[in-house]
Amino acid sequence: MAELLNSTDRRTKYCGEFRESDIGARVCVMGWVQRQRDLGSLIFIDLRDRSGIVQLAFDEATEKSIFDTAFGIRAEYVLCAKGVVRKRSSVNTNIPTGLVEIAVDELKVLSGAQTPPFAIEENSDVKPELRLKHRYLDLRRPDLQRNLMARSRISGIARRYFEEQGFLDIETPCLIKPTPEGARDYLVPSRVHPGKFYALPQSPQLYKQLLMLSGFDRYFQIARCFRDEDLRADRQPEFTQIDLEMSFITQDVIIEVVEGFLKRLFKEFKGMDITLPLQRMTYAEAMDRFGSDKPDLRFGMELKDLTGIARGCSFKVFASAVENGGSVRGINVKGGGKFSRKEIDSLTEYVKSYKAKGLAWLKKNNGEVSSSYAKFLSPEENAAIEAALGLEDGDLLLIVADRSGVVYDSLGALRCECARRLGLIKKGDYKMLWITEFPLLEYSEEDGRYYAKHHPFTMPMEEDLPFLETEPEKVRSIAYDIVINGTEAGGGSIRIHTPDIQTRMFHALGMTDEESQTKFGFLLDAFKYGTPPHGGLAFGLDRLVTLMLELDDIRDVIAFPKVQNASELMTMCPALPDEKALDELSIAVTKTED
RNA sequence: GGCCCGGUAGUUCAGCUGGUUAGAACGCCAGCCUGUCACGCUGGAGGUCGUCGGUUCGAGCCCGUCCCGGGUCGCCA
Repeated sequence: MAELLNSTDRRTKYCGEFRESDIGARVCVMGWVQRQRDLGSLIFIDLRDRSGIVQLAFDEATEKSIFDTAFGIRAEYVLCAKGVVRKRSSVNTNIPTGLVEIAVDELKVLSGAQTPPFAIEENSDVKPELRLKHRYLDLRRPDLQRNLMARSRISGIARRYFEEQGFLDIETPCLIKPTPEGARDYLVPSRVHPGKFYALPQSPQLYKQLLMLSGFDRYFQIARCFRDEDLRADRQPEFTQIDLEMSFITQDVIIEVVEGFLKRLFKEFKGMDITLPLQRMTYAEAMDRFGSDKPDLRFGMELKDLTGIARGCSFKVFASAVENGGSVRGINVKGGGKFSRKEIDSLTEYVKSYKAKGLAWLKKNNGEVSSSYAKFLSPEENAAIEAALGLEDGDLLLIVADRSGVVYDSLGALRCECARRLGLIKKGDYKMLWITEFPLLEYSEEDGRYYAKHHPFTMPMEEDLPFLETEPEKVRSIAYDIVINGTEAGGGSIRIHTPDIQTRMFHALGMTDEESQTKFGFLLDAFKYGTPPHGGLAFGLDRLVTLMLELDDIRDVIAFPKVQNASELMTMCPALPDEKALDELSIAVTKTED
């Protein structure tokens, strides 16, 4: 059935490109059969490629053998068809090619096809596991085709912009030294080094810093990165960063360059003009006002501190939270007064997943006030809370009293959840800002030591440097995140470029000189040979594309994504290698899944 | 690792309080049809109810186990 193409079989245009101006032209098209409609002595075939659909027509004027071939054609057959473009006798206004059709006079079936396990069409409502098992079919769907074409355009815009700005595209290795800090590495064994492993990079971090040291003062790379951590709707174990680094600069320069990229991206991709400079907000302010270091500014409901009112008040839950060093904060959900008791209960359940022990609430609807806590407080205390939160009719006040970390986490998440429930998030709305002055370190109760919040090469703010040994938790860093609609789209920092500060940083992380020499000796050595001040940033390309397309699932912008347990359903990887391969790598498997 | 949701025809789903032969729509197959475009009409095929075990006279339904998928918390320098 299938015949090879010959030299005259050259595609004239993509299917979706035919217009009235093509009428009369003799053309050749290639593509997949979307649908065959057999009306008896008249057959129509919708032929599809990544540009769209064009209708092929077969009628009484069609040679019998061709008509018979068309009769047997089924969905997803691959065709080469030649014929003359003509006006349709009845038009289809739903598709761009709907005014014309191709009267076919030559037809080759290049490939037959089994009936696919699910329909190849936009918005097909099919279980994710089935889609992913047959990802090559899923990728034929117009929405995924558009997503991947958009991704290609976006990475192209990035490439052109950074090249114009004098950045050099330099590749860094994928087989690198395992890193002791941070996310879990994927390890790679090697035949020639029994018992030793490479790691796949979590980011090109150290190499790009070394490139600065070598004098490539503007570097960028669209780099694949790997983290062996659990997945989320916005997180894959392998992902792509638009990674950049610059020398002889300050934070302001990096922010300016990156803002230029965002302006270009929104203009070229969305036709939107964004106003520069973007808003900047310190980490401390973001936490205080939004309970999050990636606040979504598309809606209000800012956190208000009620700790002062709650201190020593007659409601034990509030008072004891303050006594124990925690805080009491609340948000005002405008229009939340209409929430039912059941809905409020589900919000209570929601904050419990963030470790909050409960949710105090008060709602006012048509002058009628009901509350879970008001009866325990004096009229003055109630009035103070209502004034602090600006209570008006129709509002719902939600208050959490707990350790401050819990208060921030739960209220920060709650304001987003309420915004979703109230439909406050408008399509096409983009609110972006910089978050600056992140804490340098984070204390882990579990491990009894400090960890770098960003990474161990982040420069502390100069005025905080004296506290690095005495009050490490107070030290802020020259680190910055670009936040778009509540998503961390990218982040970066000015790096440490002197061995003495780097050594002090390693000490703060609880590393001995010996340890830091073993782990990062090459970096400390390198710094001794003349290092320019430098810093950079990395965008999550997958997240950026997801944001630009206003999608929810990062997998919709990745051709071959992995599922929640980090396996890939099409090829069923990871998989156990055969004995011979393991033996050659000197690896003995001590535990398997099955 | 914790919590929550889901798994019934190729697909999306319905399936009552546990009760005879598990249904619908779309898809598929066959026939008819000259302007369809989600073509229409007629007929047909298609099921280990995720797995294993338990309770019961009787299980798609109840209980337990495991597997698979999704969301989320932890985790993600």
